[in-house]
Amino acid sequence: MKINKELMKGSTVILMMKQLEHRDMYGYEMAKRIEQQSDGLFAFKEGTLYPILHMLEVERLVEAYWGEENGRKRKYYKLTDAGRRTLVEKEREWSLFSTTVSRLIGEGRA
Amino acid sequence: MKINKELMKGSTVILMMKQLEHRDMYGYEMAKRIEQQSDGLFAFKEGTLYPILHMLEVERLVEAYWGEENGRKRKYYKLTDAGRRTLVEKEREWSLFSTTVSRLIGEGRA
DNA sequence: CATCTATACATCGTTTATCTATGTATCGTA
DNA sequence: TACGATACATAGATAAACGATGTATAGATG
Repeated sequence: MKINKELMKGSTVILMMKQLEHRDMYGYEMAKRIEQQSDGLFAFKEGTLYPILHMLEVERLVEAYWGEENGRKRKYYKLTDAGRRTLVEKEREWSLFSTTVSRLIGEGRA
Repeated sequence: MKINKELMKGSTVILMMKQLEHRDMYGYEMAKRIEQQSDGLFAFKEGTLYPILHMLEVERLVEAYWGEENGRKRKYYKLTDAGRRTLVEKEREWSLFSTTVSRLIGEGRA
């Protein structure tokens, strides 16, 4: 089943930030991991991925630094303290939102 | 807590169609009921509400008819058979989407 | 009686998240 | 050597929801 792309809006940022919770990653890696973890359900395009990372950097929620592995330049991202606080808030927001929608949908089944 | 409006995108249509599952309603009524059922969390503006209803009508997922109560004209909406099939599909879609996001967010907590 | 709020419909223009398309460049493989 | 995967980036298109605005009636409040 394919998910309506409009549903994805608003959850993309939290999914990406969550990837950075335990270790630094580069953009392409984050996208591939989300794709794997979701069994191919969520697949971000580059046109979505990189602008979000740049925006998070401008907002000081992540910091970027260049690394090199196997002769390949990679731009690693790291959550800032502000980023971690924002992530916690966004998780609470997601939880409230999803349980509320599920409840409203469930209520109809009376 | 206020919900990021971007999260709402994509779930608005299903919430509105769900209201029509058990009885016909007029637009304003649907919006107010959703607001009450969500404890004020979801509040649709008219600029959101009516264009969606018109779109659903064009797509033959709902049918509209005018009624009058207490000297007040009301436009009632009714789910078509196609609308009911679409609703079932959208419910499955929401379920898959929300459980997947929750799983990915939960996984980070390892 | 005048004014305000809630009800009830509607539409136009704006905002913005994501996508599509395009570009650069390197690595491994067939 | 040609292709696909990796890895970055951005410009323009698309489309959902919003803000603002408009019309009109009912009921409450002063």
